[in-house]
Amino acid sequence: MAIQSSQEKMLPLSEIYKFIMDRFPYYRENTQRWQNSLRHNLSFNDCFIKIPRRPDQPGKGSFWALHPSCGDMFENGSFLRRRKRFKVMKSDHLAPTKPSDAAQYLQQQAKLRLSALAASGTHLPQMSTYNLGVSQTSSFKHPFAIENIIAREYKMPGGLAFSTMPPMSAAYPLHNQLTTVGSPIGTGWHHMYSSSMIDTTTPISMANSDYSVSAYGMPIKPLCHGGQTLPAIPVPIKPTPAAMPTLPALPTHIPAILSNSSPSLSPNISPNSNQPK
DNA sequence: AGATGTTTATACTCTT
DNA sequence: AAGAGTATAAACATCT
Repeated sequence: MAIQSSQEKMLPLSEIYKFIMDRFPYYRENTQRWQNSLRHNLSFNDCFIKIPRRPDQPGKGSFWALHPSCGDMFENGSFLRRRKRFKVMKSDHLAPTKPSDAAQYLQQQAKLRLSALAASGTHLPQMSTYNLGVSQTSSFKHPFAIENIIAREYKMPGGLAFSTMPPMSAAYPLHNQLTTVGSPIGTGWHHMYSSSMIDTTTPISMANSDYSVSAYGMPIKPLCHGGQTLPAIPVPIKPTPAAMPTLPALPTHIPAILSNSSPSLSPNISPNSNQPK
């Protein structure tokens, strides 16, 4: 999410930290734990590539970006769980496969984007997939799409609000406001941020005209969204085909953590206690 | 020194 | 049940 929301589609580690903490109050605590986890994931997963800083980009650490070929990794716009592990394949010829190639490629593309920006004197529209919800043909966003999830101040249906977020694997705040988000223009993340979220340190452009061009400068399938041009209709991780064109039903399997009895939802969890998952 | 990056390990959830 | 995916911890190396 953080990487895709950035203009150059790559971010240094510190910016990724910042992005997460800005948007998810839960992650303002226990930073050592999840930041270690984040670093682990960036290193371990092939879908993340490291881009060395150029000499004119001083600073600590490298930039992190998404591998150009990771486009099919997530199902229909949901960032909650990957459909499959992204693994760099030799046969994948649609985009650079070696991390070094991909990194170089991204650097070039980032340069191009910035050049275009400078030349036009205008904002290059963000094409980030997750952050807009704008270039959508439908105003509906599935309640379990990440943008909906974080846009609700973590309010539970029964009025139970929690200012924290359960661990990454369990971030499923339940809500029932299916009609309040995601109107096509001027809403999406921007709307949600300005109305619901706490920090808006990184206002996200809602422009959508750049959508047909990928971050890598080619009109290929957008990153990480299963080949769709954004979650036109975000669906559950496990979509029910019949329900897709219309209002999808809630997932048949509501994670157990949604039940009020689950300790995972309690904001009073001791930060240091090892909660059973 | 502290931040960043890599690797290994373990335990858990989810999908097939 | 097995395998994949995820979260976390920890040790260690490298870089700024």
